[in-house]
Amino acid sequence: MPIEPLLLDSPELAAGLRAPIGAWFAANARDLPWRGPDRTAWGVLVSEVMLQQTPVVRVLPAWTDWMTWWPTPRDLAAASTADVLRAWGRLGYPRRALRLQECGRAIAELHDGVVPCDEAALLALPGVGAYTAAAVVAFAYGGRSVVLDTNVRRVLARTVTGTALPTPSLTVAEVRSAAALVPADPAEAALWAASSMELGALVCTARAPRCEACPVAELCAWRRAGYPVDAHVGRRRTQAWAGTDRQARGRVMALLREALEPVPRSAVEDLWTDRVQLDRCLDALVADGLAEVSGAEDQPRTYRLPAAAVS
DNA sequence: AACCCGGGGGG
DNA sequence: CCCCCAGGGTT
Repeated sequence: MPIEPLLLDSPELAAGLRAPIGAWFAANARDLPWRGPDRTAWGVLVSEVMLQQTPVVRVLPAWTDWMTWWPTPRDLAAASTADVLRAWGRLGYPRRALRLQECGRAIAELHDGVVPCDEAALLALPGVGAYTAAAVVAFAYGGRSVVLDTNVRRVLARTVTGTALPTPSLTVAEVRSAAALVPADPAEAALWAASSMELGALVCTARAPRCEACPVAELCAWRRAGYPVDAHVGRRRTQAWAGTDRQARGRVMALLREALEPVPRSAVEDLWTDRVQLDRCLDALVADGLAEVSGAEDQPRTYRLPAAAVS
């Protein structure tokens, strides 16, 4: 039996991937709290925002606490922003926490406290982009959408395109190709979204893929081609960390989160030697709504987390 | 399209 | 020590 070349966007390829990956998912899916029969759309949305650039293992405890304190969008809308930022903890990118609270307010005011099931309405919410909107449609409501995160992109790059990794940025052609693989039936589409993403997270990993455990290893274009190396190797420059504004901001936020009283400027200055950079970061944090300054011109300034919501 | 935005864990 | 992680917003 000769090996047939894989045809992009072909129904045969779609079915060949979907059935085995769906079956694999049924047996191997992680038991995550935002899945499960008692899940809420709000819980799914919260998990998706937290999972933007933060690994599952770190999200788990934060999500559990968060849902205990603010089980509905209205609960979060009414919360103190300082409490929200403290609950966010060290998940990183704390502006996501602000957007999530704004999102809770928008849902309360515009959608009667109910997370929308319409993708366009979701996309209009603060902090919700193309991925998160599609994910809520699929995972919260079992609807049909094109869920294309870093995991799915990698799975498709390997199985369909035959490259080790997807391109650094999402392309229009890639979205179209992924959309063509999504089954018409909403329930099957939702299963495809969940299973292809889970395969990328557990088996078809970026660093050391476990092809021996992959349900579609025999179909995989990358494997068939002999695992060619990434075309973009060496071109992916990792973001600097030491000495950056992001590190400085992170230190300030960590200090403010742990403080029970407004922090005197002297304590903030102890965090960072470059005074110009520190002031730039403090101004930016205030402008972002992540910090507040108090104290008159002739008095020592203090810094703290925002007590109330921004606007 | 390019850049900015945290933080930590695993190879 | 490098790389990656269920991205989004701004310019």
